[in-house]
Amino acid sequence: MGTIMTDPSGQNSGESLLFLTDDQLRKGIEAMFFAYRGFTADPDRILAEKSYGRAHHRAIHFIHRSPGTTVNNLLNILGVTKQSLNRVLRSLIEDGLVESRVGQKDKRERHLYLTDAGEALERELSDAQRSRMRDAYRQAGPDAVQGFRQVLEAMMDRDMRKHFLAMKDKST
Amino acid sequence: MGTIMTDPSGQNSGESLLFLTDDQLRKGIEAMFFAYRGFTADPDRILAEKSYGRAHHRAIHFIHRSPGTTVNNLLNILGVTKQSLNRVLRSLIEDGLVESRVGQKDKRERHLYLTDAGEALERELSDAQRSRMRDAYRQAGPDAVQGFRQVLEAMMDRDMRKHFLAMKDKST
DNA sequence: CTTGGAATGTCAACAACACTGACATAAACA
DNA sequence: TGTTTATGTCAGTGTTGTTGACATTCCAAG
Repeated sequence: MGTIMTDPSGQNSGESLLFLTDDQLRKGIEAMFFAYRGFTADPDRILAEKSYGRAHHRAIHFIHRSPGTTVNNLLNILGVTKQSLNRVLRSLIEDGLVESRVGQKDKRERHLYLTDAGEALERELSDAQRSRMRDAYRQAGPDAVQGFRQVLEAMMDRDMRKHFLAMKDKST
Repeated sequence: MGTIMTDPSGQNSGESLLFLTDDQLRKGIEAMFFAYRGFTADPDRILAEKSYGRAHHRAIHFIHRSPGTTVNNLLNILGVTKQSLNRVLRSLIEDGLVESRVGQKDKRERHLYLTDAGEALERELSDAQRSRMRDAYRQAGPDAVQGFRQVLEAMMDRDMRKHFLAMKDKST
């Protein structure tokens, strides 16, 4: 199951679909696995020093990206339960990295903001992560980067792609 | 140190380095985050039914890829502690998905193999994961796939890239 | 042959992060 | 007024990771 070979004459139906062989796909799968480890390695080291984890990083990242976002919105983006997110947010608020303000229009909502300390940690984390991404982009070049983004976008679930594309996008 | 600037005429090196702006890098970071969720979503659903987790999937995947691999080799690839891996392996062995054979040359080593049941689960998991990967590859096209792989490879840690490239590579 | 170290396995304790289920509160809405 | 929505919290559970300690087996060097 899963071979794309449809041309019994060999020669792979004239046009090259070699990039869709099971072997190529397996390489792609392992590339995702190993690359994701690299992708998280630098922030993980910083977070470990401060006894935070990836969940804190994700919350900080998306609050930074969308200041004033609500808890519910964050839940949708992160795809975890409110109990799980709440544990993380509570510690970030207690530590003075995140501020939670009651909504003006709808007083049930809590709007989340990074404090100065929160912004500082965000910068430290994203500097590390961007640095690795920048090096990878430089090595691969602009055309490769475009392909990288295309494949990743096609790999997302529909809802996640929606969140991804909904980002404020100052360039591109 | 790593600049791709080749055009001394200035002008942002003539060629556009726009793909290295912080905004572009942030997009790449979020693309990795959202795409990885999609990447693991299908196997996760299958694993949840069988009350296994991603750690089991990873072990099964790499034992399938390299039948007869030793525990120590697996530890290096997976980057976890032996205690953590051992817990996973023990359950897989108990459930009859993995077989552990004492080494012939060196009897301290355990060589790991998937049983028929193990191979069956591996196929179920990797079919699901390959299917998503294949769709993404098809949508993006061969050139994009090449860029995708280039960027991912550049993103890995040195050791991980070593493991990645050490794979038996039947095509490309 | 003895000993040191490597490879492996196991026990215990712990922490991060996810889950479910249940319940509480306040505010918006119909 | 009654229902739904947004949020928070408590309790319990499971997976996956960690450290530290200790035992076993066995290769290899002295």
